[in-house]
Amino acid sequence: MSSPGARPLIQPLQRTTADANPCAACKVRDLSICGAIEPEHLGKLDAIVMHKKLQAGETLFFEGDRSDSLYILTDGCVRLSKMLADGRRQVTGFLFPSDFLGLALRERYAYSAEAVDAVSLCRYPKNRLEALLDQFPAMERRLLAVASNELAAAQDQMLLLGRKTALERVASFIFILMRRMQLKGRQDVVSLPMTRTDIGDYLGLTIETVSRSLSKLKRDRVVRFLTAQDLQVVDAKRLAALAGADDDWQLATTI
Amino acid sequence: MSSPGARPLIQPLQRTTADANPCAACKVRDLSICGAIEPEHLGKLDAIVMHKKLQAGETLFFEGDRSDSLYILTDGCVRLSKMLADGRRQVTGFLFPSDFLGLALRERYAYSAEAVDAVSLCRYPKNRLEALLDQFPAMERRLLAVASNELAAAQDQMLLLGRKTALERVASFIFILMRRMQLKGRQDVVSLPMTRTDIGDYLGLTIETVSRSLSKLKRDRVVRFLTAQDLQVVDAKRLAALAGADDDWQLATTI
DNA sequence: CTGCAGCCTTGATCTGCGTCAAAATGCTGC
DNA sequence: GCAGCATTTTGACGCAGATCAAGGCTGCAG
Repeated sequence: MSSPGARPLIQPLQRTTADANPCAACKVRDLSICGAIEPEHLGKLDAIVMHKKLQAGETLFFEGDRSDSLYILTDGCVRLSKMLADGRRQVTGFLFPSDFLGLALRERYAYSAEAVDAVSLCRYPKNRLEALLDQFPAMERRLLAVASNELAAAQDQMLLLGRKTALERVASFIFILMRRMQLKGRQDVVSLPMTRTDIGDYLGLTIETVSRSLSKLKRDRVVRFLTAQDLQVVDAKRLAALAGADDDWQLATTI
Repeated sequence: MSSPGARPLIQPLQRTTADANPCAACKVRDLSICGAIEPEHLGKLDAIVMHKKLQAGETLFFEGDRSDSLYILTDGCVRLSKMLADGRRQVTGFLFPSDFLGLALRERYAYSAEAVDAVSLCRYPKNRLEALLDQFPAMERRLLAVASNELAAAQDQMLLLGRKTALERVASFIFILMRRMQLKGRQDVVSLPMTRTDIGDYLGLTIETVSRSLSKLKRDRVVRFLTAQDLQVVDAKRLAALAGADDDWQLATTI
């Protein structure tokens, strides 16, 4: 289903004049947990960070690997997934820039992480980051807030998987992506960097059902396809209704 | 589907000689986040705790209620659930003694919490507990660990809801309960205090399908019913295989 | 340009689980 | 004990979505 790909090597941080203090210049800092650290202390983060790049399809880590690192995604899209012994796969989430990854303060990763497209990450050794957490309680509090939000999102996903119809699931998926894009400025254009197989494995459907549902949304003029990977939401209200979204979904949400 | 029930009043802590320092005597303390506080500081927890009891069917809080409290379950079983506008319900979890509840450091609860049977809880006002977290970083670290475990459990549940068959879902459910009971001594007897409707809404199935799957497990001599609510696991190995559990499921897990 | 290889879409058919219905079982109060 | 009610189990049938099977589209190599 998914190609394992070679395990890439860590690329050590390249220190040049352009990025002598890269964290300070980072475009996702305010959105992510690093935002909890005051600018004058960012050097301590820089000191332990390593940068890593993956090509589409490459694996960051496998389910069951010993978890020794935490990551922040700075560019691209990452797919998290779990597998059953016979190959059935569940994608448990898609990550986008500013998302946090590896928040298992556990022994091993509970899921695999793979690059959907070209991906850049900041990598922090777990033990050294934990030492920083002791120094910066605000960062730990932020981490708890992130975990809390992820837990709420996981519960939404359970509702989707347990009780929504195929059309509602696909509508919910587009709706969630739309809201994420809105947070970053884009109004109504949603890009789907992942394949239909990925979407199906995320929504508990087959690719055929995903495709048919997308076609129905297109026929009903809820969305419009620009390319197979990019679509425009034409009728956001109807999309929200299909997704079973709360009434106050228009209110901006923050991390 | 579920009866809302009257919102019970908070019962103020009764200070008697028998429980002058109840937290110290609490039977779930070691299992829960309170275990992170040294005995000599337990008084500070006692100072802000309120005890609460609910009868079967009563509601602790509703999805969307302003979240001003955190709870630790000391006795009984609590059901967490989310609803769609038309009444479809997803049970997102069942809680048992020592479980933590309300770990939304968010504005509002993302789910409703109802008593499955007679329930006792410790209630902590959110702002006062947060003040304690500042004093006891170990407690905050423990909270993060709890959140991390819940996140992993949520991902397991996504795999179940998205990719497992009805029989596998029911087997997984019994298997998970069995492991929880094992942590507390019981070997192979599992009690199901919740109704078939609750189980169905947890597993994304109807009560009829739950019942049929249980009957099949019984026919195949995987489990044996003592009463409709209590069953004995006869063939744990086959149960684990059906549940799609990892090979190392026999290893004890701790909080 | 042409040919090939991956995806994606669409159609036809099948099936696991939902729905509808009714009987069995258990629980409570008398 | 027995009546009355709620819950669970079992059976018959239907349907949403899976499976099986063609095409169609897009991008890349030559």
